[in-house]
Amino acid sequence: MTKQGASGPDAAGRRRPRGSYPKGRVKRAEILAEAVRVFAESGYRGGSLKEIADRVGLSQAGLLHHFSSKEELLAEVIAARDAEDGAQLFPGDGTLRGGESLERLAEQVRHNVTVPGLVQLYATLSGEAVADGHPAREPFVTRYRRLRGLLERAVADGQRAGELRPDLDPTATATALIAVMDGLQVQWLLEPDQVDMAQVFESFLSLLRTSPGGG
Amino acid sequence: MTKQGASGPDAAGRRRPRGSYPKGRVKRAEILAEAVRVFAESGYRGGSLKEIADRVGLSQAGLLHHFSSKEELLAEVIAARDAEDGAQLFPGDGTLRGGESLERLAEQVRHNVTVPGLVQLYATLSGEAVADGHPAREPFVTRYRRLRGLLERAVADGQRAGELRPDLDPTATATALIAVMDGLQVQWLLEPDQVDMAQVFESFLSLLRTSPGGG
DNA sequence: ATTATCTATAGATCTATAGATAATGC
DNA sequence: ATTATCTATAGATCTATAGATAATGC
Repeated sequence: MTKQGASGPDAAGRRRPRGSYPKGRVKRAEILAEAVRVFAESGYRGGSLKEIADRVGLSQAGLLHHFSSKEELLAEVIAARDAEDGAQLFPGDGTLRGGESLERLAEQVRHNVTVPGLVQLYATLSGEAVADGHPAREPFVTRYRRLRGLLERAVADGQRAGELRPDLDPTATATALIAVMDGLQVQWLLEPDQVDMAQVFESFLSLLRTSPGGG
Repeated sequence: MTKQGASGPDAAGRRRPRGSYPKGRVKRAEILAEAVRVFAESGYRGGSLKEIADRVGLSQAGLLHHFSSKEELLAEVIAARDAEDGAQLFPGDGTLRGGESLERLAEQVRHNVTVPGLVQLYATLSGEAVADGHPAREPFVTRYRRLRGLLERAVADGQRAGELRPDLDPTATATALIAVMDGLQVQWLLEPDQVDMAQVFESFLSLLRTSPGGG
């Protein structure tokens, strides 16, 4: 990422919008970070701009100088999280081998235990997003579609490599992998001490692997 | 269930509340049914009493004659659904054999495909319920705890009966079963044509079963 | 007499806009 | 000059209560 918001006079020398000042960019980032917390705690519908504004020391109208609407703020929160998680899960667009992809998933689950706030953001938003017309619906549809595609290929790869059971249906397995991850998050958020996300997910993965002797 | 709301004069002959009239009881049931739809579509926070009232042809204040607060209405919606689903899943409190319990779960998943409204109610409410202080939080904690306990026993039973792989950890497996069911619902609600809940769940179950020859 | 409704309203919110003022940078 | 904020406010909601009226049943 290069310096954001910079924009000099254009070629013809006309005055053009100057872009944001450093102070503004810092505040904007603060708002984004705080929006993650508030939307995680109360959802998009339940979270208010005033609550976010208060926490970053702005008036509600002051916040709307940085994001022109609540919906835009949500869109940016989602885009930022997608970028972050995408990079974490698939560094260098999908060059991972099959079994390696699944190992990466398990790694992600272990990581999630350390960031309950982000887990809660996903659990809360995905629940809301199933509503018709919800602004997070399309992003979630896209996200799941991509993820299923990636994991479907990963499973097929793993089968070719002899790492995964050959009788697995790649599509169904991809869907199930995502389902287990998501479902675990809800149970874990409700009773962190009763649910060992990482262990349960690992157990599930071992059901998919070829047994050491067989193959 | 016997006739609701009936209550004559007490033993000492004092006048006592008469209880609801048949008309009232009918309306109350209508409200409950419509609340399921509205909370499913918009969640508890997003769903308004006025919307529910409009749909059953009452004023918002008229609705509050039947339920004294929005929170009480939610509590009754949850209690009603729990009773219904509990009966469906565990007829005669848990007398099912191990493998039979899992078959019942699969049956439930197949059934869910026919009642998207109820599936959406759960997906939406469970997402909201992870929030601190949300009125559905406790009910969901309790529900998951009970369900895990039941399935844990079912898995152990199934292992003793030789129907399920002996290397499964009953606790982890119970948690995973619930997670798959829940996670599938979200993906299915977002793209019903892309996600075959029943098939994916069945595939998962077959991973748990002992292979025909082995055991 | 009691239940079932309604209208009206108090008291909180909430988002977004208008218009003013302060801070920053060319 | 432009960005970064603020105060004030319009216009929608929302839940819950008060108090009136209509319907029902002992």
